[in-house]
Amino acid sequence: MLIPIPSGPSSLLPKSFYTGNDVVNIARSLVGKIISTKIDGIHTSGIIVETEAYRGPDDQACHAKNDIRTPRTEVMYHEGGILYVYICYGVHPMVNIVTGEEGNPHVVLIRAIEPLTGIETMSERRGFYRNAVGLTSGPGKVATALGIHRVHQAKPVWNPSDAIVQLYDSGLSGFNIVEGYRVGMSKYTGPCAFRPWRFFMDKNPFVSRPLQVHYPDAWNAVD
DNA sequence: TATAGGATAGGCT
DNA sequence: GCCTATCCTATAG
Repeated sequence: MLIPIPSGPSSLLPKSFYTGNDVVNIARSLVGKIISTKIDGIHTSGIIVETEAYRGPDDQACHAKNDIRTPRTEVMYHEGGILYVYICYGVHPMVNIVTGEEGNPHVVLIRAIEPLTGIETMSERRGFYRNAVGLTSGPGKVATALGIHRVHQAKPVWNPSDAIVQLYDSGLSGFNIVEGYRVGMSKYTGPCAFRPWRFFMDKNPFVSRPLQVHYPDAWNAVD
């Protein structure tokens, strides 16, 4: 089940990885990278297999749509390379990586990972689960399994001396990336729901759900 | 296998 | 007051 990672040293992604490109390109290139956490001295990690780009202010699916700048969205406006953690439905934390230069509210949502290390710990954090795939096959699951919560808001992910959250190049290659509509859109999102800003590793069982081919026509219009 | 509903809280109109 | 970048369980087929 596990992806074979090429041996040899894996390299920490530098800060420039997050600031020197557009959020959509970064979301695509994060598929196949490694996200790791060291929380309470325990190391967990996984291969990123699914991401989404959120590109405010001109993206109605983004929390910073129309440049809504509030205490919640403030972190998104920071320089890229830090965490944005958001609680969805009052229950589930979601792991996002801020990208771009300061002032651009751009983030990448980590939607699914394939577990690599610390699987026992991830299982404990998640509680009982029906099968191995259910461990990290969704954004809320990913945050819980990795132990990321709102206390980690604005944490840098590129700092060699801060191992709380880090992203690495895996050296993994030979996989295909599928792109499609983002998950969880509604008619209130408007035309932005149809931007192909979701990326996932083809045929990977940890991807949260099948490719969304189209949304109902009703979503094109808001009442 | 597919679908429906509840949990749960904070942000925004 | 309504919506939300979700997850889990129960129930029906």
